[in-house]
Amino acid sequence: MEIEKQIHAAAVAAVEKLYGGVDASLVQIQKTRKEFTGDFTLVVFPLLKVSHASPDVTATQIGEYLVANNPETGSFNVIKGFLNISLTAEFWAARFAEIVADPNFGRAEPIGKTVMVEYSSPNTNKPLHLGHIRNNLLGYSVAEILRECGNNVLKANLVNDRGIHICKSMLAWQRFGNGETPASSGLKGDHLVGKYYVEFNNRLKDDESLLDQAQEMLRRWEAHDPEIYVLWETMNGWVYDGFEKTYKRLGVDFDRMYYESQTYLLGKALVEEGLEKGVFYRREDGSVWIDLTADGLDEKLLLRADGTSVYMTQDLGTAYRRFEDEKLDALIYVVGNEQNYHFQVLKLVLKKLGYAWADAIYHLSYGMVELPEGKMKSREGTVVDADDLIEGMVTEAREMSQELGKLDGLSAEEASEIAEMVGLGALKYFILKVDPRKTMLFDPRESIDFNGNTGPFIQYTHARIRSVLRKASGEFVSTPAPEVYLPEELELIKTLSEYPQVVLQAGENFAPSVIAAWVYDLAKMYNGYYHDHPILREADPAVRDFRLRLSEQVALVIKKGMNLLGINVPERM
RNA sequence: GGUCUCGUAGCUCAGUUGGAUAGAGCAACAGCCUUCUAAGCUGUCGGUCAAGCGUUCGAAUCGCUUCGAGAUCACCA
Repeated sequence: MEIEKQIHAAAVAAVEKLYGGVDASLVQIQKTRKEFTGDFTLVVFPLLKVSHASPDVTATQIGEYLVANNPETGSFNVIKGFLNISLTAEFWAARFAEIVADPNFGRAEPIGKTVMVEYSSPNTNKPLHLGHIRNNLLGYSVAEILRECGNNVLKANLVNDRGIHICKSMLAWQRFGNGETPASSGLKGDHLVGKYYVEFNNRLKDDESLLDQAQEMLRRWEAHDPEIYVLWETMNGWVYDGFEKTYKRLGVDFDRMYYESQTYLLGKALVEEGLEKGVFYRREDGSVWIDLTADGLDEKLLLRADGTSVYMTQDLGTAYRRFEDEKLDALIYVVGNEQNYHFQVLKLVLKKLGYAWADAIYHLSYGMVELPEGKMKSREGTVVDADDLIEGMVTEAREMSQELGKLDGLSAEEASEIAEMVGLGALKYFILKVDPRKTMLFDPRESIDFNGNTGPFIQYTHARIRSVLRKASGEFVSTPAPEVYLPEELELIKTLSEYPQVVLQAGENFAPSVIAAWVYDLAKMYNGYYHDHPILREADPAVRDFRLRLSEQVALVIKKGMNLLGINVPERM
């Protein structure tokens, strides 16, 4: 049982004994703030009704009861109606021993639920940019966190590989490409195709008939014209090669790949079902709609007059298919907040069709990444390319490592491995430390920091601990009596013990930022401790061993937490 | 215009279901390496939590109003 609940139960028992029955929710336990002494704090104000005494008297009565009856409670103090409870050093020592003994510390027991996280979902007509990076990092991290929370997790990617925008780059390549390929040009496949998408829009200014030609191409694609199909498969193949490289470098992966070319016809059966149930209606021209005005929304098209489907139709179909096929307990869409309306409608339509699992759909609506001048606009050439950004970060990490002389004596492979870890660590942490729901700002003119509240700071803390551990010879098994633990050491143990709760909280809120903030605090706290106290040079062997073990656990938990963010930590840097 | 989101230090961001004197980092300034990695540590400076009213023992957090920023309201996906 987690510690906070333990204290809560003890406090509830104390209140009941002292004052008679009370609503357990009125007993509020929270972490004691740093500026006061204590581990947990009971807020007594809500209890005054039953205690019929002043805040200080009430707090003192409860404190005295706890010290007398609860063996874990060592001491207490009362300040302005706040009862600060300190647990005994023995308690924390025992807790630390549990953490050390548990190889799966932080991982919750399986809860028997299957959750699908859909993320990334790129278009195959241009390369990935900064916005996609936020999506990919969030999706990957949320999936990892949910897995750590005991869920069975499926990562899914729905590739938007068809449609008029795809035909635009295909047409431009066909007309103006002169047979250029990734091999002939040396361009990464997705960048090559993106180049022709831009080309299309440039040529369109002089020749408006290109748009009709693209439409015609889409019609031929839908009719399975062999010539167009070959072109489509070839160019998409180039894009997939390119994406594959970016995904790999970013460290994201997927358990299920869906392609819109294979799913875009889904959902029509649901439209029929809706018509039968009278939830949808057909207009004179034959198109099918749902009226959501009673719910404060608009009328929404679900099927065109010619019988072809729209975005909503296929999303209804894929959601249905996934819940059926995978027996999902939840489906999480990592999609930008510009699509809030779409997902609101999606859930509502499914609900009106009577599917209970509609409530298990969650739209993880993340904010846009903006530049100082506002949104990224491809027309103005302000789009921050994903591959360029990653390469830039790694290069910077390499240069900084060299300047600091951190790579001396390392092989070229080790050096580039470290640069890769640190560069990507800086980028990933920079993005994930921000609450997913919020719009965030990225200034391309200012490079992402490597000092302070950053990924490299945390990676550095890990590397430094590992360095000390490498120098420690043999096993460190002896342990001093808890009485000699320093306050800083007790603080570190207390903080470590919070980790499982932090993971759960991050999972509940779909917020990697919760973990980022907590790991940063842990690293910062450890750095202060490291600065002030010797470890290897400690004379008392029992104390030395304890400090090594404590450091080892801090490094381990840093590593676990960072891995949940998709960030690797180096042994040296 | 309707719906929704956001507004915290010069800048970028935390602030866990309402709790104590609102916190970090960056930037600026001043210190700390003959000792376990200085990508570190310590200190100084920096705030009308957009504004106002309300709810209550207590509000950055909840409600209403105003101002400001953004998203969306496609037979695009």
